[in-house]
Amino acid sequence: MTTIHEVAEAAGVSISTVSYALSGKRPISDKTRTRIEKAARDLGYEPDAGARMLAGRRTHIFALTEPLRADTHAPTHMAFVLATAVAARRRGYDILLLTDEQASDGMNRVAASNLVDAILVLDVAPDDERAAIARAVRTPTVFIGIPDDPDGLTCVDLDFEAAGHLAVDRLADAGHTRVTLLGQTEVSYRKSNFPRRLLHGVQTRALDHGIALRSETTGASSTDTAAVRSAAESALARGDRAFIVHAANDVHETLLTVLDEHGLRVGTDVSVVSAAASFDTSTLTVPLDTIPLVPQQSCDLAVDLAVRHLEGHRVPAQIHLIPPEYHIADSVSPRR
Amino acid sequence: MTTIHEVAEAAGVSISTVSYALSGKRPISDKTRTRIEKAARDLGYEPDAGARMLAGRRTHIFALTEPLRADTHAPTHMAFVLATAVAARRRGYDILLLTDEQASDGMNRVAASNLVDAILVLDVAPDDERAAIARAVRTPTVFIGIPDDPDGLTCVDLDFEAAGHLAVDRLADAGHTRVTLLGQTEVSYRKSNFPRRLLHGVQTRALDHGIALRSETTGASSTDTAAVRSAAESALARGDRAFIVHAANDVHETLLTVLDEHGLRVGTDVSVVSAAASFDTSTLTVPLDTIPLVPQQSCDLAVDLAVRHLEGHRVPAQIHLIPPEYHIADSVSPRR
DNA sequence: TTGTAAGCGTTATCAG
DNA sequence: CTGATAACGCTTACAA
Repeated sequence: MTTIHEVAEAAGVSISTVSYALSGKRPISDKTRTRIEKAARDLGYEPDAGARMLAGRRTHIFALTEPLRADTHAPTHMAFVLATAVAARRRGYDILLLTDEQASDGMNRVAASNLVDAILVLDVAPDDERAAIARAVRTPTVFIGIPDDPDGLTCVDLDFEAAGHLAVDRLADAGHTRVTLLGQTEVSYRKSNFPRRLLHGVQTRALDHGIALRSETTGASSTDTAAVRSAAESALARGDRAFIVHAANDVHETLLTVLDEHGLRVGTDVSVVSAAASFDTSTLTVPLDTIPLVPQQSCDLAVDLAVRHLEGHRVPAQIHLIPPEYHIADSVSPRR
Repeated sequence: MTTIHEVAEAAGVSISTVSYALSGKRPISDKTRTRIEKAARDLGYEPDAGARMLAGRRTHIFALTEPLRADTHAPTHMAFVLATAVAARRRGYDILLLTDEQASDGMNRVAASNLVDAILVLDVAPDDERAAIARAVRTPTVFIGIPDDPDGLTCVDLDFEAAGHLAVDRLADAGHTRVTLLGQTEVSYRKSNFPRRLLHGVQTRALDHGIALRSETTGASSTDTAAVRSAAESALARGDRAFIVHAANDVHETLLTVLDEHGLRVGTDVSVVSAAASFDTSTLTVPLDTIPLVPQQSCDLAVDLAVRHLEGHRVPAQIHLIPPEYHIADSVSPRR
């Protein structure tokens, strides 16, 4: 194992010079620095993690708590984990995983043992118990998602309410007066927060526009095609020709299938907007207007806030909402 | 921050006594031990991670490398990650995530910096570049999955070949002479190893039994229902009444739908065996005979091997295959 | 059964 | 611009 001493000796300098040269925390003459860097590279030197933690009081590790519940949508979840890992790594941090049981105990443990520099919270529930823990520990914590009581917490999330507004506005512009919202699964509206926020945004804006809104939750299981079909069928039966879809890939496909069966062409006879989808809607049978949920945006911001906090900048304990973007794919019928 | 010194003072003993009492690495009289434990609990003491690493030369962290490719089946993957995390935690280890790009560089980095005690490798590809790295670093490494050249590596996996045998044997016993294997996606057979192993097991055993085997890959996308339908339809058309399914949830459902449409009752008119499914097949429309792939088994064993290695026991660098189990649900027609 | 003390490999604070 | 050197908090021989 190569130590800083060996690098120092090889470069003919003291260990402190090596440390400073490599961390850049104080000016080192160009020629000695390059000499040190060469020695370090040649010897394959990598600072010992434990020693660095102890002396530097910085671990370069972030904890990521994720209570993998049975009802979490795996692909979306994976996208968030990946985005977080990439963002963290880019700033020089590794990700330590804290799952379910450990989510709460784990937070306390890693905080008490100084195992991590900051904690990132994923898959936030309305009554999330991790909120209380975040307030108690002194390890900086950033929520990706928003609990019911975000008081004193630093939170990051897409502005789902604004996303709802955008979707309704667009449909209203196109002259629609009747809209169906094809939402998330039943359980999501209880166990999560964001579906409600989108729903609320849609509702208030529908009211503003005098739009008749009907919102349907998709069945218990995500593979429950029948529930989606019947929701779509009855929407069409009552004359709705505008849909906002806030659901997984397959729900979109099922809706498009039903519309096709009825001989309705998307963008002409009927309008469809996909709201807060975390998958690529351009691969759907019919490309849809989309207000995407980009995990990378939330995760980048969350990591950035954590890093800024660690660098001593003031990070307000408040909700940081990411403004939604509307991507056009001509799936909304022009004003009639 | 509570240190070991404060605990020692509170308990009226020396710090080494505290250390030994808490680690159990040498006998401490009952009354002083309980006194120490109480003090530690009262003060909320948790050993400093960095100090522990440095002094003990053990980090209590395992790295988990997972090259989250676009074609990885998210739910299955999540099950493996969760199972690994739980198994590791139970042995006192945390999981550090190493994703894609970092998979290779990350392995070298965490090994060189002594950030982890061992490395667990997930989602193993046939020509996995992590095999070479595992051989090079001195950090013990366990593969969950098997690369083409497992020489010198410690690997753990379900015995997919034996699973193939079991499935065919059962169908042969029931008197079937024509079998269709509904396999994984096209790409899986190139990017992964296990589908081929199951296929091979099925093929050799079919040959032994004189069974006419037809194997079909399911379409490129996992949502490609059409491909599954047509595969099932043509199997029925050529008279096959026995199916082995090695695929995701929805492929099973599609097959069952097609069989139902043809008025064929599973377990009577037609036989279906699910092989190496990592989801709960009991929630399918029709429960199926299943040879399950239990992530927990592989992950428990992998963690166990890593821990044993760290404890100084000899761990053979070889393939550790987990024998498959056959779960009956009466979806195979009795001998005719 | 318990205490003493020597590291572990960095970082950061002094000097120079 | 560079060098000594004192922490950092714990583990673990070595003593008692």
